[in-house]
Amino acid sequence: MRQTKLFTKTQKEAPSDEEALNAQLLIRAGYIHKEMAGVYQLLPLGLMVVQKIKQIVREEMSDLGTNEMLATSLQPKELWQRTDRWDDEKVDVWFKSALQAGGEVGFGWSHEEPLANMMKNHISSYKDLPLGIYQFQNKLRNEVRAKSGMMRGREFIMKDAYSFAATEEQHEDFYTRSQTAYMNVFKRLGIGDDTYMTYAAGGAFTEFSHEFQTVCEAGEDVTYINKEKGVAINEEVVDTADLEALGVTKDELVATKTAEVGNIFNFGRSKAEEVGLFFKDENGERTPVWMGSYGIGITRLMGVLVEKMADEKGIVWPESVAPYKVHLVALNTDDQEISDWADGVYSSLKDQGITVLYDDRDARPGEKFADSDLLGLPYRVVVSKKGKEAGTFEVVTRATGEVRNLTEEELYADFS
RNA sequence: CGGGGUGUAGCAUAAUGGUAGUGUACACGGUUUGGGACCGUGCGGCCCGGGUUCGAUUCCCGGCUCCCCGACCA
Repeated sequence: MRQTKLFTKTQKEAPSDEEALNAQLLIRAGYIHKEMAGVYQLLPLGLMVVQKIKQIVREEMSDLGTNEMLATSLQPKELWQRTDRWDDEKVDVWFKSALQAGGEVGFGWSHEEPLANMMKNHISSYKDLPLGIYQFQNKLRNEVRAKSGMMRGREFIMKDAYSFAATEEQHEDFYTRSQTAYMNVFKRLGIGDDTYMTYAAGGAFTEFSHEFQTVCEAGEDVTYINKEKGVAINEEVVDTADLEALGVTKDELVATKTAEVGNIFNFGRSKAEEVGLFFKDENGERTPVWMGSYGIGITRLMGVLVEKMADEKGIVWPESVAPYKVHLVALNTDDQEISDWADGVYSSLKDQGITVLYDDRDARPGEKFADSDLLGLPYRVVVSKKGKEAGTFEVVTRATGEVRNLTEEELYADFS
């Protein structure tokens, strides 16, 4: 991608109505646009980051043997009334709207009811189980207070998955494997070491659940962590009985600010019973399905990655989610020879399957470097008159600041 | 939802009861060219509704917006 073809522009100053670092940097660098409190549009670069995160999640979910689908945002009132969760007293984040034709619809803040209901058309025998489905959805939640940029919004992208099983063994097998899949996702995003599966209090329909909490100053939660033993507990359930079961004492745990990047819930069979999702077992017995639900906050992860990895110069993306691997920065472009050379390097890198953002703008070096740091792509390759004379490129690793001067051959070898 | 703040140009800011200045961005010209360089010219603005007043961006009332703290977070 040539930067002259990129419509977004960087800003030197952060907007005064954003205090959160993630929003400040993402807006300054042109990854997102704030539409209203807690609602951000994804600009081209921001969308690419989200697609990268989604792809990692998709691969891990696929390994679990689940199918991707896409549910609707509009949801029928009647379905939620059946499980007694339409009432604003019961669920306080509903967005609702009247239908002109009469009646009301809700905007999806979660999808377990509709998808469990849908599955009545597809699950009728134990032979149909176990199975899992997942999707990437814009969740709409009428939060009383949106805050912290991408961390808590009213509209955000979430991966949600639902498992359906015939037996407790099948159910637990999926639940356990999903824990591994989740940790794989966080490892690939570069936050594996800082992400803990915590024991948390259950939601309205669960006996127990787990949260995935990433150490992050900008997070909203406090998690009690023992790094050595790898134990982490949500604040709300720290009591002596729990601690004993986990083999830790209270003073071995350190209260740490964290952000919840994922969660998994065990519904047992209660959800299916409520919704009316039954199957026939081997004996022809009508039996409720075991269900679980599994979420990962995609756009929140984008915010967490910025919060954790950015430095004073700007964003630092892990290579796994960076919109491009290489930022090719051409200096002295008024010199036709340099400009042609840079064009050639751009083509060659692309030919080798390396994703590259090419700063072909007619701008001064200082501005280009500042923008490059702000954008946070993993490697910066500088093409300049100076380099031309020496026959090398300056290659800077964004995360470490390491500078290397490589010849064209070394450059291609390095990235291949 | 309780509390505290905020609102002036695309962005960041200043002053003011007599219609607003600066930086940046943008346009044009010139000097520059390895860390947001400089000079000149130009375009562009007072959240909304009421009230007080000869006159309101400014003062008063109401609303809305956005931010922060708390509560909430399936």
